[in-house]
Amino acid sequence: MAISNSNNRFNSKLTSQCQNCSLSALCLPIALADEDVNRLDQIIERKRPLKKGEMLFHQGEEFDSVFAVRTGTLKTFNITNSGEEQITGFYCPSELVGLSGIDENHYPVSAKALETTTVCEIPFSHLEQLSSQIPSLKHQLFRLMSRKICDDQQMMVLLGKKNADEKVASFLLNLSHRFKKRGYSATSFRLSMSRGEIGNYLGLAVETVSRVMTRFQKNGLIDVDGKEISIINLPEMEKLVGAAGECATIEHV
Amino acid sequence: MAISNSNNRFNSKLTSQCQNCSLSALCLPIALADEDVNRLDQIIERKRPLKKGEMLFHQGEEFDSVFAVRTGTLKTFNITNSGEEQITGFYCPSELVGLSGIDENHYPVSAKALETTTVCEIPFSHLEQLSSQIPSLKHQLFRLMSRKICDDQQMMVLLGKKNADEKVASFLLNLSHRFKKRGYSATSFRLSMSRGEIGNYLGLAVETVSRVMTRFQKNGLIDVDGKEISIINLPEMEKLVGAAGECATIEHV
DNA sequence: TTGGCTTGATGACTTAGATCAATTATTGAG
DNA sequence: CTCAATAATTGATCTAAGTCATCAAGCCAA
Repeated sequence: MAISNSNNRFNSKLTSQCQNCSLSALCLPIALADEDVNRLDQIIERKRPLKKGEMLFHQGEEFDSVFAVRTGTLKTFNITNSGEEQITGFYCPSELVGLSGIDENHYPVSAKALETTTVCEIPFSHLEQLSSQIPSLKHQLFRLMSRKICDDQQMMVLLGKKNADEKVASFLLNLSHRFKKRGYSATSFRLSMSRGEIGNYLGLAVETVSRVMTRFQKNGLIDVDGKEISIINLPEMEKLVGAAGECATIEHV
Repeated sequence: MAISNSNNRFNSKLTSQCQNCSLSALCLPIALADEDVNRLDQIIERKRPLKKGEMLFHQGEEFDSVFAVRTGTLKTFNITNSGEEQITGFYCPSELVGLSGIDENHYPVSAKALETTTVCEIPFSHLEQLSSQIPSLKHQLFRLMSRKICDDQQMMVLLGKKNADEKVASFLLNLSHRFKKRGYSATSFRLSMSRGEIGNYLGLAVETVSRVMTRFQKNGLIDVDGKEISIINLPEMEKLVGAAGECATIEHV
């Protein structure tokens, strides 16, 4: 747990990297002056990689940082009163985890690595201070939180109104969009989560996820090989999902 | 639509009221210096009341303000591709609507009054500027957005994992908490939304909402008289819901 | 390489909640 | 106040998806 490096960074080679990080355009999609990126960079701690199954933080723990995923994938989840896990989100590189902890100063969810995962730790109090000095950073933070609200509400629509086919199709297309945004193939990718985790997230039984995917494959919509997914008929998939798999129906950049 | 009053306020008697507003402790639950409250007050516009059914803003419209509900109730909703309405939230006095518009600079949802409703309009650009000068206001904003994320995720759990009884019970207790927080009875209140709207919000058919409420009444959990609800057996209701009807399982104040 | 363990696929059956249909309350416009 | 329109309740089916059970396929440890 303790990071041996005295300056509290995982590896000195990893310091001062926001400038070079291929994710910064997503993680910081704003024109920060070099000097400002540097200041942000100063407060960020790169942590040692988490192994599959390791926890980043636990539900109820005191909140002090948000985390940007650099590589790998995380899931966040609640343990419900009946003891079952409810997954509330999956986090891919460039995405920020932990924002829900700000309000109560405790994380309301746990975060666990689905595979070997590295994150940048951003102490929130520092980030908040810095945001006072860099208005564009503050605005970026508001935007990120607003987007999260937006995305979660789309998820609410999905859970409340969509049937199993639409849920699975939405899920796959949502991942596709996220891969594409990071410069990967939008049509061919590997699922880092199990069928069980997909079902849990989508409010479906494992068997249903499995059946839907099999049927999608039979109908030539996708090709499934274990965790490897290829989207064969993207237009048809999009038709299935209906309009907005993303936050707004209108695309603004 | 246009506000006749030249200073763009509904009524001069309504200006400079944050200090007096009974909601400010909820709307601004922070120790703002008098002077700071004044500055916030300056940027707020009190609008003329909305009549039942009137829109506050439309999905797709340009975002420029968030709104604090003063009296009445609002709902926010999406129109899905298939043309049906999906309600994403209900907003009671002291609650803030419109935060999801920050990201894309357009409201991703529409907001409509469920009854005669008054709101304070808070131009976001001003609020953001002001938040640079008043750190506690900035922090409060982060907290509000974080809480919204938290609440929405609880809603996702509700939609994904709960059965009809649990959904309806959660909904009623959630309202109960919100009324209580504003100093009203936690056990006796009037629903400003129709059964149809409740069902839409909870991912249930109207008939199911109706049946569940009837059954709750038969079992002595609640008393229903049209839109008037009394919670008779609060402990049993809470048991039904399970643990967290609120954001975190742990209550911090 | 084997054998235990987890994950995924598939079939048979059950069920919670949707849908359809009919009836009774409420509401509100004139 | 009256009557049409709308909302809510209630009952009778129907169905999408859950549950249970079994089997196949990876996958790692020894």
